[in-house]
Amino acid sequence: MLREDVTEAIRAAVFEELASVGYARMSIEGIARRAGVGKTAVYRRWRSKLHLVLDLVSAIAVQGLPAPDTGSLEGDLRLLYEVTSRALRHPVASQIIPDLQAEAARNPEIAEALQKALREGQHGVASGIVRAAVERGELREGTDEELALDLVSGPLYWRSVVVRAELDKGYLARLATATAAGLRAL
Amino acid sequence: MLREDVTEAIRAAVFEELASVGYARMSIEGIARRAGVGKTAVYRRWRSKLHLVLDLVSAIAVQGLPAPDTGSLEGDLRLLYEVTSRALRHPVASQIIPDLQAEAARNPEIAEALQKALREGQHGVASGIVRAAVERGELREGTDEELALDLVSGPLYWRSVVVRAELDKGYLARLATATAAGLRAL
DNA sequence: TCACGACGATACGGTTGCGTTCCGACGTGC
DNA sequence: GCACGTCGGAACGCAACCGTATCGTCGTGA
Repeated sequence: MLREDVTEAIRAAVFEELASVGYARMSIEGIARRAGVGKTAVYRRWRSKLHLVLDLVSAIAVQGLPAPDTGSLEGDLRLLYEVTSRALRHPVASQIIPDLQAEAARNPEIAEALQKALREGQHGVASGIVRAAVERGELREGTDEELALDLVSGPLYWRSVVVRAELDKGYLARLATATAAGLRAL
Repeated sequence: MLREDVTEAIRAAVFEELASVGYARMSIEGIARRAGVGKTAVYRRWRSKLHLVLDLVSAIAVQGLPAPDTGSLEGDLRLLYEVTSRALRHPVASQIIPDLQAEAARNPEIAEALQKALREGQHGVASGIVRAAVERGELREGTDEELALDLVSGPLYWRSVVVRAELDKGYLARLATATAAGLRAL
């Protein structure tokens, strides 16, 4: 029987390695070293670096996010942005996400795992918000959902991850207002 | 005197290596191999992989983009999106950009170079569009420019680079319409 | 014509990680 | 109290690069 505490130490080490050196530079030896564990323990659980990471990403994907339901489009967006921006503020997340995202451009398996996580996370929640707004009559019946999701998720990602500028007080509220206005124009 | 054709071959090889294996995995040996050149030729020009990449990124940053001026906010956005999406469609760009972006989270020098390229590229153009719209009276006087830039650039980046979904006919036009509406709400 | 310098090629010792194998120690279940 | 399987640690041969040095070749400018 594999020891669970060892497994957990390895998982934690992978996250740390992923954040500090990235997927490409990450090595099994480095993971074992950081976890205070023999290489054997790692190989006994996962066949390779790829399997290890895919496993972790899938595990996260399963979690899913809570769906906001404030009764208004703008309120829902505001809540979604609060949660998302808090998650993206964690250094671990903000380092790992773009790293894996870049890696996905080269590795179809990672791409698929990330897509799944995205679909069950951000994408799913945003989709729920938009549909609720349509049912409520806040958005038109024929609203282009794909475009709507891009309008909802794009700006915050751009600012947090690409531009990496800080979000001053009130930014999220104004973003929610502007986004809701854009959605109503669809 | 360093031979210019050799220099150019190295530059091209770097782009290809960057696209196919990424910054982290890229090696001087690999670059020289791909360029059909001795390692000596590379080291004679650049001290390291980092200097090489910084040099290339700066070179791109200098170029700058042409500023659209169609006379209307929506028209300008439309044109900007056409140009941007065409650029992002190139596999080389769509592989290299997220890769360097991820690397920037770890390396301040790369981050700075990318920020500069961003400022003189996408950011600058978008900024010009927004300001022109304000002068024209299409947008309010006190428009929050930072937020405006996120609204302009975020959605297309999200869709092209993160979600990696294709842009069907008419998408860019609808995106421009929705974005203009969002901006007017600021 | 001659000297200089960049060229590609090759080799150097050193480092790192690969994936595997063997070890003795420990702990748990029977 | 015994057997089994996991544990960390160490070593294996192999491969890739590092950055440097040293070749003989070739093209160009003085």
